[in-house]
Formats: sequence, structure tokens, C-alpha cells
Amino acid sequence: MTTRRSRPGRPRHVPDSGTASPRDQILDAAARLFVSQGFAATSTREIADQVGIRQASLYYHFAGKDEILVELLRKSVRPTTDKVDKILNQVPPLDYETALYLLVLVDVRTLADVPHNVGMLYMLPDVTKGEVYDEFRKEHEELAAAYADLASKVASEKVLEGVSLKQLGNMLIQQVEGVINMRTEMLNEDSVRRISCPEAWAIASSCLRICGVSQEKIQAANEVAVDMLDDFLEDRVRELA
Amino acid sequence: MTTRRSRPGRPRHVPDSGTASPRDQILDAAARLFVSQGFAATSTREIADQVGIRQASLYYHFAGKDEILVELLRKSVRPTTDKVDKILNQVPPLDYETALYLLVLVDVRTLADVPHNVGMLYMLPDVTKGEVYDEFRKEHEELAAAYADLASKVASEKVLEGVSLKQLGNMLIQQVEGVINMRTEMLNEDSVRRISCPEAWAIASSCLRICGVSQEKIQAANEVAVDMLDDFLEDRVRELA
DNA sequence: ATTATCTATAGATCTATAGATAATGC
DNA sequence: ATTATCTATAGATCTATAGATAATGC
Repeated sequence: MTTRRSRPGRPRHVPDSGTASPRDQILDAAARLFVSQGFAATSTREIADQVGIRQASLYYHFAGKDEILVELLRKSVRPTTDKVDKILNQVPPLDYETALYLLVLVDVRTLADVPHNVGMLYMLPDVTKGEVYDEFRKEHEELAAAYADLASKVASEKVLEGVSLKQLGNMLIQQVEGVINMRTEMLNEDSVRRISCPEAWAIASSCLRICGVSQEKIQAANEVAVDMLDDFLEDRVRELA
Repeated sequence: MTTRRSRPGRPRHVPDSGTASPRDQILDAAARLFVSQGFAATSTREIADQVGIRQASLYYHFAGKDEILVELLRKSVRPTTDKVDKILNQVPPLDYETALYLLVLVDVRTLADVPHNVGMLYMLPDVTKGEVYDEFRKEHEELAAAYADLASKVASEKVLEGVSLKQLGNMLIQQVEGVINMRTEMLNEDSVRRISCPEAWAIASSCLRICGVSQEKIQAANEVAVDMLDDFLEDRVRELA
């Protein structure tokens, strides 16, 4: 039984029982509240209460509420964008269908496992506008570009004649980000569970179907990509540890 | 040139130039602000300023901010849910593929034409939780059920074995609600425009592809559904007038 | 001495109610 | 008289800063 090494500083009014850093405790509480109540509707007071510190103490760790959200958003896309190049570079051995399938699996896993379903925050009006979130939006667009890029190689003629490349990319992202709503719906279920592998496969297959890829090719892509996914997941586990 | 018949009541501090009812003026201003800044981040003061009345005067028309949002949400789903039965009833002459295609077109049109892209508000945490919004959620689930229902008739075996019916329905809704993001993106374009017919078709086709429907059947569904759409659109225009 | 917290508070909101008032309608 | 607004304001926030304090570390 390791008792948490107590560090300098005045003790909290509620003793700090957790093992995480104060910063991480704040991020965790904020994520939970932002997602369940909304960003603007969550006060710094509520966050502090959840952590067990006084409202003013938040400002020792973050310059403001904005900065907390910025950090949460970064943590939720980085894992995917970091791996985009790695995936794209494997295309000579891999075919484009498989690469796209793999990208979706990785993205779904990231969104499925990010604590408190932080992906919900993507759609906040604050995030789609505010300057503070430029960095996040840039990374998100980078990801959209990767989707569009792969889609352009994979999509059938009929599909491509109906829609611009950028829109097709967005349609794929839209489909992937369905996991976020799936997680929200899962809250109503009796048992707590994670997004399952078949569920992730269904989304990836769906993305290929949107591009007009045949059932046979989807199945082939699935078989190869599923094997490769492990390599990427190990990465993630390392990152999270 | 018809000058707006002036009605009883103390004059506004800013003269009322509009032709719409005060209630509609409030709804319009609120929609614009809620979508651009978020619900919680928009104060009753701001709404009133936009309308040209004093903050307190809002309460003559609405019991509170919540009630304004409730009304906006109702206006954004009703047009579609009202038509669901009408569409489902035409299935004997129509086949299921065409019915689904048509449902998507109607839904896309509703979301595409609702003022200020109010669909954005669906994802607000307030809306996904608060009791006040029960009615809206009920209608939205009704719509999801209709999608799931049609999808069950249309989807290929392979698709159905990978995912539950409910999830498939949600995947379709997710795809349809991509218009909301499309509209947001369009704000960055130089010219102001409406979602085009080809764009709507692309989304509908995409939905059928997600179900595993062949290109030939998609094309056939398109041809029939596009003709029928007019009947439903005329309805909408009447409603809006 | 340094660190991480605390208490206290200024200043700026924001929502909702009470009561007054300036029009029209009868 | 009725209606749709107005002015004024109570009471409840909420954010961010200033300065105090209770630990550890040297």
C-alpha cells in the first residue's frame, strides 16, 4: 500500500486522496462537467468543488477556463493526428482501402477511449469560433484533409461525381464522429461498457461503403487492418501511461 | 408600399421596423445568437438588444430563455416528423429504397432551410439532458425509429450482421445531420448560398450506400424520389408562409 | 525559501419581478 | 380598458486578483 507522497504547499480543505497531479484532477473534473452541462454553463466554482479545492486555486494551474478546454481538445485529437502520417506512409504495402479502414479504426478508438467523451466538445459554438481554439481546429482540418486524400483514391466514379472531395472527407469524418453519439446513448444502457470491436468495424465499413467500395474489398481491408491496429493501440496505451 | 399597422402598447425605445410579430423577432434573434455563441453564453440582454427592446420585455413573450429554445427546436423537427407517416404510407407504390431516399431528402431540406442553422443546437448538452426538452427528444427519437425501420427493410445481410438496427438508424441520422456541418462550413465561403440539390442527393445516396444498396438501385430511387419531393416541399412552403 | 493552497473581495455580470407608462381600441 | 412596452432593481451569480498561510525542502 503506497501512500501518496505528500508535497509542499498548504493542504487542501478537502484532503487530496487522488494519485493524479492537481492539473490532471482539474482536467478530469472539467471534462466531465463540460460534457454533461456544457462549457459556458459550467462555472470555475463547480470544477473546483469537484476537485476538492477552492475556486481561486484553479488559477494557480490554468490561466482560465479557456485554457482548460484547449488542453482537453488537444488531448483528444493528438493521438490520431500523430498517427496519420504513419498510416499514410504504409500505403505502398497497404492499399488505399485498407489505409482508410485503418485510419477510421484508429480515430474511432481514440474517440471511444478519450475520457468522458470529450469529443462532444468539438461541436460547441465556442470551439467552432473562438481564436483560442485555432490550434485545435488546425489539427482537425489536417485530419479532414487526410480523409479527403484517401477518399479520393478509393471512391468510385459515381460517388466522386456527386460531391466535392472536401465534402466527401467531411462525410467520412461525420460518420466516424458518430461514435461520440454512440457513447452518449450508451449512458442510458444498464451496464457500463466500451465501444466494441464489431462496432468500430461497422463504422469503418460504413465509411468505405460511403465511398462506393465493394463488400469484398471491405472484407479484405478489415482483415488486414484489424491485425495492424494492435501496433497503433500499443502506441496509445504507452501515451496514456 | 404597406406600412406596418402599428398596434397598441408603449412604443419601443428603438422603433419597430420589422413586419414580423415580436415573438418571431425574438425567435429569430435568439436562433442567430444561440447558434453563433451557444445557448448558455447568450444572455437575455443580448437577445433583447438585437430585437431592439429592453431585456425585461422578453418576459412578456416567453417565460424564460429555455422556452425560446424549446420553440426553436420544435420548429426544426416538426416539418420532418409531420411528413414521416405520409412517406411511410406511400410504400406500397414505392419500394423501401425510394422511401428511405425520400425521407432523407425531406429531412435534409428541413435542416438545410431552417433559419440560422438551428440544427446546431441539437448537440447542446442542455438539450441532450434537460427535462424541458423532453418533447423535442421524443420527436427526434421517433424520427430515428423511422430511419431504423426503413433501414431494416433495405439493408444487406452483411450490413445487418455488423450492427444493431438502432445503431444503423443512428448512423443514417448522423449522415443526414452532416448538412448542419456543411452549412457551418459554407459560412466561410465567399458567396452566400443554399444547400444544392446535388448535395442533398449525395447525402441521400450515401445513406443508401451505408445500407449496402447497389448503385443501380440508388439511381432508380433518386429518379423517383426527386419527382415526389416537390409535393413535400410545397407543403413546407405553405407551413412557412 | 518555495510551493500549493487558502480567504476575501472587487467588479461585472445575469435573470426575473414589480410597477409605471405610452400607445391603440372601444 | 387593454396592450406592449418601459424603468428600476433585488438577489444571485461568476471570474479573476490580492494577499495570507500551512505545509515541505534546504
